[in-house]
Parts: sequence; structure tokens; C-alpha cells
Amino acid sequence: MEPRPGATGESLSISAVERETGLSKDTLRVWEKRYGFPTPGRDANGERLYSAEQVTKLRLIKGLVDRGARPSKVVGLPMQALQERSETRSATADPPELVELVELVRARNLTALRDRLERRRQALGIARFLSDTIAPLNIMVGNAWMRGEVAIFEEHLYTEVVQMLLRAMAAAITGPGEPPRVILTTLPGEQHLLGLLMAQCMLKLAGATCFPLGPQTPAAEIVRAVDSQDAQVVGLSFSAAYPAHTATDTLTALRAMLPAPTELWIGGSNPALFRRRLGGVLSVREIAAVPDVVADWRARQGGA
Amino acid sequence: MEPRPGATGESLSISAVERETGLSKDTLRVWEKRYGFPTPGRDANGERLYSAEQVTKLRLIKGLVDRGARPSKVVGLPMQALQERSETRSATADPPELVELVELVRARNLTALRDRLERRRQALGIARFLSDTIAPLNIMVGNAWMRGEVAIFEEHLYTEVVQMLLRAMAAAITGPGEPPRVILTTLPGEQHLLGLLMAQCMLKLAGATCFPLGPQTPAAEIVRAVDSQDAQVVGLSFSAAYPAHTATDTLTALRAMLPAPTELWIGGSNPALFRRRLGGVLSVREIAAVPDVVADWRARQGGA
DNA sequence: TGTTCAGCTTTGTCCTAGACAACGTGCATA
DNA sequence: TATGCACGTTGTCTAGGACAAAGCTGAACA
Repeated sequence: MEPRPGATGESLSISAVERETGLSKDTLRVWEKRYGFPTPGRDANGERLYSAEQVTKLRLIKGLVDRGARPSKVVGLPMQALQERSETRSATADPPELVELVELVRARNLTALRDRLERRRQALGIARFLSDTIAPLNIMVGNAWMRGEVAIFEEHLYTEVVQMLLRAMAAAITGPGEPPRVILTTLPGEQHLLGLLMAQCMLKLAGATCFPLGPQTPAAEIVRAVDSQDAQVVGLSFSAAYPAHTATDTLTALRAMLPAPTELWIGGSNPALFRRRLGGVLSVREIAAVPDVVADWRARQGGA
Repeated sequence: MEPRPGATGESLSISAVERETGLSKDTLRVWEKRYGFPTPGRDANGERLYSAEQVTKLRLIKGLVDRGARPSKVVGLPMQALQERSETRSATADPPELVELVELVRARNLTALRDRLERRRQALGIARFLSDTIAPLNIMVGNAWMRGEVAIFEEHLYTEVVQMLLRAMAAAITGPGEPPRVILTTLPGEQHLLGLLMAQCMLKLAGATCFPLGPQTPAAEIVRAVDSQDAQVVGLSFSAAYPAHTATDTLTALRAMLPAPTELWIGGSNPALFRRRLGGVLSVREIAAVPDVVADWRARQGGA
């Protein structure tokens, strides 16, 4: 009636692999037919059983495809080639202090990680802490995860530590709550919250009023929220894993549904957001740019 | 290449409906064939287009099925009958003070909601606040959402407010961090965190040491986390929407993968968890029972 | 030399239809 | 009152085919 076992020992069913990798069942089957990979075994009923290695490899491939690689070029590649291609992308000389922090994640030393982050926050101030430490660190941890250097649960521990820190920071920034009033959320399917929390901190620092909706709000509901909260801006975040196409489609739909004066600001690590511009959507490439964006908005409102 | 538009105006594609309702594409198609509902229109390419009303109705049906109704008995029912059946379930005389809080959610009065909750927390103390206010309130808001009385974005606002409160509470409970050491997370597919945060507060109150992994950790990764953190207990939470079958399957698999002395504690609003007992899994029916469960564990360890 | 457009290839998702195992239910037996 | 068996129910899996949208390629043009 409900799902099959899903996972028996080391072998995963197609549903489990869909959950683990984010690749749909259809895609998994069609890759198998077209590219000859993955090559799952079969159980007694002829149903696919994927090995743990194949799942790891699929995750690497997904990472490359998310960054713009074409499946036909990467889906047949051996493990080694995949790892090399993953690494070259992040080889822009990571600063050693941040590499140390990633090492703490790998060592699962949460208390040390928390302390170090806390100290950096106090030393740098919130804005620079976010742009110079958290933002690059997120990318580095994400890359390390794709390369298999950081386990899923280690990435979860990291996310949880940072999330606690950011939420505490956001709560600590108080003020009269001036315009703009900003709805913050992600679209359905996008679960990553860190970008949104960073944006919330920066926006509150700039004096804006935030209405965080948490992750995964359908477009129609965002419109209702804007209406009910009298919001002037909708802020959305897109991680690298979010399908580029869904993003642009839903964004244009949302843009059409929103009243014209309501602005749509987007950010995140998704490369597709910056490939092509969308009308009526402002993409904020760097978290550090948030104060300028808010200042621009205020100037525009003052002038109008 | 990537997903189709998904949503055009008021009509949703089958993928969008899958995301919105949690019913798989396969299930949606097979219900249509077997029960004659839903009856989506078709676009120029012959692809299904679901109306907003059908999606609402599907959500109601999903709610009933999640609570144990059989699809053949409820997929076909008219809207009115569905609403009646949904309501009878929650008709156990909701306390008026809590009904008022739900009204605040519907009125989107976040500041009032936050203040009221904060005051109740101070009046009742953390433990009774969680068991007598937050736990029933979650259920009431969930029911109101299923009945369509509370919009999705209102439910998001509520969740966000409570989450902030619970995280702040959890952070404020400090102590030496005694045993047991508990890994807290949900299985892949389960996104709801409130239950977990409540558990975290209660566990910390009881002096336990918590390692929250956030939502959606694969079973194999939970095992690695237990190993690396020397945890004695794994705590998992299951919302009503989580497919019963996946839950029991993954739980038995996880139980088999964990070392025997590591305990597995589960909680949440999922009725399936209490229908049948699983060997080596302890289901904590009430959030208020957490201190007893911890005390029992300590007695067992002391005796051994 | 740079740009634009048409045509080709790639790619993810959707379609249909059938099969089956696991579950719940109800009935007959011990 | 239990236990076991048969039956109907139900969600997921299988397969192969189709198609639109996006990327890529190269020719024609300014």
C-alpha cells in the first residue's frame, strides 16, 4: 500500500535513491537506458536495487549537472574523473582559517566550531561575519559534501549550529521596524534555509521589517501573505540544488501574480539565477549587497 | 529539460500537485482511474491540469487517509462530507484559550500571538507550556489547515513563530549535559521540526545532552552520527502526514543497523506509530512523558 | 569580427497499461 | 475468545513511447 521497504542493508530502492539524491525516478530510469549508468541490481521481483557507491556517484553527478554540466558528458565518467571535476570548481584558494572550520565539521567538534564562529562574529561584526565567513563556509561545506569528504550527518550538524547562531543573531537585532516590509521564504522543493536566515539578519540590520515564512511556500500563498502583511518586497533564496527551470518558471508566474509595486528580490548559490535576467526580478548576488539594495529601494520610494 | 511550468494561473501540473499534497504522481493517476477522482482537465499536450479546488479536496482526503481512512471510502466523497469527517475527529472540545490563539493565526496577528505564547510560557513553566499549549495548538492548527480554515502561509507564520520561541527556549536551558546523549532528527521526507524542538526542550530540561541534526537524515547517516557522538539514544519525530509504511520500514531497518544498547525513541502525531508496536523501539505518546522516559533509562543504566 | 536565427540534439517529464506484494477485512475453524 | 486463511484493496514498480523546452552548432547576415 505504502512505499516498499526502501532500504535493505546496503541496497536502496528507486524511491530511496530519489529521496537521497533528488533525482526523480523517471530520470534515474532514463539515465540507465540512455547512458548505461547507474546499473542497479534487481531483487526477486525485478525491481531496481542501487548500491551505496552508485548513490554516492549519483550525488557527485547531480552536483556537476546542477552547476551546468551536461548529463551526457558526465553520467558515464568514472569516479576519479568526477571527483577531479568537482574539485576544480572550488579551487579558488580557500582561505586557511575557513579550511580549519571545515576541518572542525569533519572532526564533528561542535563546541569548538560554535566557539570559533562566535568569536569571529564578535571580531568581524555581523555584516562582515556573514559575507566573509558564513557565506564562503556554506559553499565550502557544500563542496566537501559533494566530494564525499563530509558526511551527510556532519553537514546536518554544521547546518544546525549555524542556524542556531543566525536565528539568535536575527532575534537580537531589534529596532523600530521601518520599511520595507519583506516576506522571506523559499519556493516548494527548496529546503535550504541558511541563505534566508542570512538575508533576514542583513535586512534587519538595514532596518527593514521581516516576515519569515520558513521554507516551501507555494507562489499563490506568497501572494496572499504579501497582501495580508502589506509587504513591499518578497525575498526568495535558491540553493545550488534547486532545478533552474522550476525556479525561472515559478518566478515569472509569481511576478505576474504580484502587484506591480511589490518587488521580488532573489539570492542564493544557484548559478541559474544569474545566467539570465528576469524582468521585474532583482537578483542580489552577494549577501554584502543587501544594505545597498535596501538603500536603493528607499531612494526609489522617496523619489516617487 | 527540467520541470514543466508547474503552475499556470489557477491550474497545477501533476508535479505541482505532488509537491502540494504529498500524493505521488502514481497515486494521483491510479486514484483517477480507480475512483474517478480527481478529474483533471488536460492541456494541449494531453497533460493533466488540476484545479485549485481539486487540490484542496485532495488535501482533505490525504488528511483522512493519513488518519486511517481507506481511500475507497473517502476518495469520491463530496466536499461537505469530507469537511464533516475532518471536523468530527478534532471535536474533542478544544479549550477556548487555545481556540483564541488559532484565531490570532487566522488574523495573522504575529505580535499578539508571540506575546500570548510568551506569557503562557512564563505562567505555566516550560514543561506544561509544551504539553498543554504547544502540543494541542499544533494539532488544532493542523486540523484548521486541513479544513481550509487556515491558509498555508498562515500555518507557515505560526510554525515560524513557535520555532523561534522553542529554539530560544532550548538555547536558554543550560546545564552540565548529563547522559543520555541523544541524537535528534527526522527521516528523509519528514520536514516537520516542531515535535523535535519540543522534544529537545524536554530532554534538556531532564538534563540530557542533545545533538540535533535537523530534518531528513538518512538511516545510514543516523548510525554514523550515533557512532561518532557516542550517543545512547536516537530520537525521531513523525508528523501525521508521514507515510506509515515508510516509517515502520525504515525504523526496523534502522533498529537492525544500530548497536543493540542504543535505544530508539519515537514521537509525533503520526497515528501509525501507535497502532502496532515495533520491537526495540519506544514510542513516547505524550511530550509530557519525556522526563519519565529519561528517568527510566537512567534507572535501567544504573541497575545494569 | 560579432550577432542572429534556424535546425539539430539533448534531456526531463509525462503518458498508458499491466503486474504484484503487503496490508486490512471478514469469515470460518479450533 | 483466538488463530488462520482467502479475498479485496492499494501504492508502487515495471516498460516503452512521446514530446516540448533548452542547449548547442553552424550558416547567413550586418
